Amino acid sequence: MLNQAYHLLKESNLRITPQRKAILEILYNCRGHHLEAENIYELLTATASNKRVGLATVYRTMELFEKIGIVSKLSMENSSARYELIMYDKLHHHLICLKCGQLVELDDRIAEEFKNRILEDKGFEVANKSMKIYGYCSSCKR
Amino acid sequence: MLNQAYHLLKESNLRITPQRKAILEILYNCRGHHLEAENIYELLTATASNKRVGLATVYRTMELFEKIGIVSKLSMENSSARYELIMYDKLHHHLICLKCGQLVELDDRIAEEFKNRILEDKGFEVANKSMKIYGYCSSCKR
DNA sequence: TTTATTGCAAATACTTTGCAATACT
DNA sequence: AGTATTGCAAAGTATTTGCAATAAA
Repeated sequence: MLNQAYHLLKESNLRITPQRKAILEILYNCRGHHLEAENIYELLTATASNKRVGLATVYRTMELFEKIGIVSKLSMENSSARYELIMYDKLHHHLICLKCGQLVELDDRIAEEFKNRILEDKGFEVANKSMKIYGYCSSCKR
Repeated sequence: MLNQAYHLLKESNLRITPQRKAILEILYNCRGHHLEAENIYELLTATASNKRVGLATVYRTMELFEKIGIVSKLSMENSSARYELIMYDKLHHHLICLKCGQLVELDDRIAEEFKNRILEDKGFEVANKSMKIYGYCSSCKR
């Protein structure tokens, strides 16, 4: 899993630094969660084994990881963006609860169907993992 | 159309100020477009007939208008939010082109169908006018 | 008159950038 | 050795807020 990431870095002449390793590890350990840059930063400094890593480095690294396709970024309406390691078996879209902020993953089959309908109708090609659908989750809706 | 807005303001004990009138007029004249606060601000100062209106007032007014339901806010990934007057015959969702930034309106019937599928599947209730779907418009996709 | 609203400037929140120092390869 | 990367602090962008002045009701 992480080996693939190292491979992708090398392929692009990007260096494997302790910071990048540490961030990758955090992303992997938190897979399934959606972390803010700040969260990653805190986890980095909490880990005694690591020397100080700057928040700017976290942002730079996330941008880089997004670019080489190992992380997906989820921009939120009213708070910081969240990041997650892309698991290649699962390129999901998200349902976001306006009340509690919970992220629910949208069923891939439903998404696929919808994307095709849009493509037919408007010739618009929906990007992968990009849909963010706001509303109320089953516990928060009245 | 705008009378209804005035009515809603009065109903909530909110005052009808020249600034609010001017902003409403701009929104109405630009209906169909999606304006940034900055755009509205520029249009306000361009109109010779109006005295200076602060950008903060534009933001405050948009927040207010959104709250009383006459404006819908569209938060963008990498730029300022855009606002538009809600036309009650048309509560649409949006397709946003990642390349050129163009906003395309999503067909209501397709949206409705999709919302129902999500509700069935996850019990998640999609909010009105809230879907922002990123991808590539017919001219930008390769 | 009373209190909502305004403009301005300062503050905030999140993210990006310049730069000299550091460390991969 | 050569250059990508880092940390830090400063800058940037979009938006919000405090406050005294103004104006709608």
